[in-house]
Amino acid sequence: MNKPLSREFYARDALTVARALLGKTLLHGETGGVIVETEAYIGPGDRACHAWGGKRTKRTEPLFGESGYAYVYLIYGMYCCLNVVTGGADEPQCVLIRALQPYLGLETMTARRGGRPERELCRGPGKLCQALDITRELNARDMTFGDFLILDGPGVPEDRIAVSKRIGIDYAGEAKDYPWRFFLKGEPWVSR
DNA sequence: AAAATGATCCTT
DNA sequence: AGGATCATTTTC
Repeated sequence: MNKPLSREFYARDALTVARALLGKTLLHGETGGVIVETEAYIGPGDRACHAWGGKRTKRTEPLFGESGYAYVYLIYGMYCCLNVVTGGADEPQCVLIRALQPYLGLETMTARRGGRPERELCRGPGKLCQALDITRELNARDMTFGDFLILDGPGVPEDRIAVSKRIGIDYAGEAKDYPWRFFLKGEPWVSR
């Protein structure tokens, strides 16, 4: 039960994995938390996905590899976002980790986040990367073993999962309204 | 070579 | 509501 999630877990479509990741524990070194919010980016047909239209560049390269690897990129010149690659090789899709319930290494994470209150430590994709010290050095890293991974755990009952549009993708035309964001109902740790 | 663009966060 | 800040991508 307390093992890293396997390659097989990730080798499914992004929508399935996005739901299944809720309630699992993301770890990096001595810090970590329980995943409470995710978004699916399902591949070439998804206008909000970095691999929209099959766009394959140096940055998006990890998306085209095997599942279970990290895709970490810099956004707005200041913050990192963490995704896990899903699906099969040459199926460029992924799940964005958007929020955690802080759990392990609270003092360390608080320090990295400038002394902000616990509720604000991991409440957003850029914040959680800051709290867990997830940088581009971890891009393309295999997350099925080592000190940067997601632990298995009991699933979350269907009725605790809420669904909404994805956030911050107004440029994506019709895709901006697709209900591909998943989060745990009533959790204070979920982003705005 | 230069310009545009962000899957964000923080402060007014 | 606006500014920070810069790697990556696109355009000239």
